[in-house]
Amino acid sequence: MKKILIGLSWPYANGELHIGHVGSSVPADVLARFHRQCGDDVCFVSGSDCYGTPISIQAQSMHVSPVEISNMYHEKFVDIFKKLDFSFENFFKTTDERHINFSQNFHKELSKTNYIYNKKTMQLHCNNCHRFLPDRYVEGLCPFCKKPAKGDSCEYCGKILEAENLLNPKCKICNSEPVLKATEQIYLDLPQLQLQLENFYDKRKDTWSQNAQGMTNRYLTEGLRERPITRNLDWGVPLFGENENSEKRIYNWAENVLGYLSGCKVYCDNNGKNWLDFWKNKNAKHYYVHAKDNIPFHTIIFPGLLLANPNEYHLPDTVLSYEYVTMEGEKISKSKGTALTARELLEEFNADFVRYYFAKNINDKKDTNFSFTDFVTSINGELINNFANFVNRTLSFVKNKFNGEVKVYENNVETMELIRSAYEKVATNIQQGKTSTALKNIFELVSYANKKFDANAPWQTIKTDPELCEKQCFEFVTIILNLANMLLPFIPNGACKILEWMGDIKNEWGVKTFKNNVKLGDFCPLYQRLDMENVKLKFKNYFK
RNA sequence: CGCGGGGUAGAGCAGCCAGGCAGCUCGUUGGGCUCAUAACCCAAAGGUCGUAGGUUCAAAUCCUUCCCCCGCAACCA
Repeated sequence: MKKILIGLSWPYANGELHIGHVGSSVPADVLARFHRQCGDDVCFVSGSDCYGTPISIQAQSMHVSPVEISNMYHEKFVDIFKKLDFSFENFFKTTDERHINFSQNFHKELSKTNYIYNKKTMQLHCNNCHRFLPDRYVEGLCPFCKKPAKGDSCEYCGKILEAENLLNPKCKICNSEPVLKATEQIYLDLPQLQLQLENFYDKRKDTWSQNAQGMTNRYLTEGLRERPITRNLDWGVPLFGENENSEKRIYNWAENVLGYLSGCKVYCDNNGKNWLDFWKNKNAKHYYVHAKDNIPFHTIIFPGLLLANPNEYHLPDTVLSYEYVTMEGEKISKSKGTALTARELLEEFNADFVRYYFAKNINDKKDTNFSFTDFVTSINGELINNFANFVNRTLSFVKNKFNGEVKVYENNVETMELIRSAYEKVATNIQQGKTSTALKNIFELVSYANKKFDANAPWQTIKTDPELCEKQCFEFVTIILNLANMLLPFIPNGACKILEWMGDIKNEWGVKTFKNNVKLGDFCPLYQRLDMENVKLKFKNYFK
């Protein structure tokens, strides 16, 4: 039994989850369910990232406290992940007292090392809003092309900018002119960790997705830069010790990733387990799953924090970074009205459909384009016509001709070998985050089954040779048993139903055979087909 | 010349790292079957693999040019 930690990146609690979040998250739950089926001790952990300027500003404009805003979105996240059949050991939040304590302790330990130092910097401050401004909250004119630009970069000439160099800088919140003010921050000495991180990268990169390798390699090649781990914020994890009451907070990125540890610890504490079996165990395996924008945080900064901390915690093993989801060809954007939320999708569709669609399409090479036409044809054509209909045609046949009972026969060698090799391929692909290829492996078996059903024509053999017909049926129900078992990580709802109909509730990964005569329970068509016109009507706002 | 990824049949994609008959799913057309949710099976049509050049007996694949799309650019989290 292996200790498996699966860390899904923490969604930021200032907006609803959209299809992009869902797309890059589904493979994490597939992994978690797969490893549990293998008998491993799994800790699947994520949570709501609750701190930072955007939440603080949103709270101000809505005249509520930041904790209310973040709690509201946290509740929404919990609800959506439940509807998606996600199987977290712990879905936590960074405002939890136990996370705050853990992060403070972690940084207290860090502060005793020589990877940490104080440094004075100048930062733009808005005297009207009484806060230091993140670069993206400063707007002005680009010093190079004189066109409107934000503090981090100019979208016209493409130059990277320093916020303090903008002409006519304005605070994005109140439109008054910010001033440069001296401040002191605590820095993490990433350049000093460069060699250790290169070593870490070389050792582990082969199990990472391609985009994670490429981007990390680039950061390392360019040379790492120091990064501040504190900010002057009113909304964040307070510092520890003598700095506890200062206006500084632990900067968001130096604290939210520690949620993988704090969230795991809380789960273990609540379940009589030792969290260090996950975090100080060379044989443990850690997966991190997220969208591509999270790559440097999981391949440079988080491992950097872990290396700098004297506890020698387990470093990330497999990093799975997925490309973005676009909506009918356009970038997901609230202002463009292309931010289809997970809630909207799950109000209309079975969670299995959503999980299937994204597991089938998300990848590490290029953006996945979500379109309703594609969604409907993919669900109807593949999941229902091929798979669900094979189940239904077989079970209906057995029910009508054999009263729902089939004797045990010797297993067909060729078929069993195909099933065995499918398990092997699917397992490999799931562990590499290639859910799309894994599903392809499974559906090759579905296609084999449908072909064989036609070739055998049991509706003929039932008349000419009932014994042979029953033998054929036994083979088909055996295939279904294994298909359902293999699909359990992907479409837990439907797969679970099928296993129940077949009287099998043990969810072990690997070839399954019937030991006793098969007695089918009551069953029905697994899913209802989707109606394109109906979908068009329901989601007409998303059609151009 | 900032960095990375992508451009393959009407649509969505695999193949490229390791050169060897251009493939898969959906759609279209024709046929078959009647167990099944208008589902399933067989067959056919449909592509100068973004562009231009190079290496090679052989290039979607390796090298170079240019064009187009997307992402990143460390203070979005």
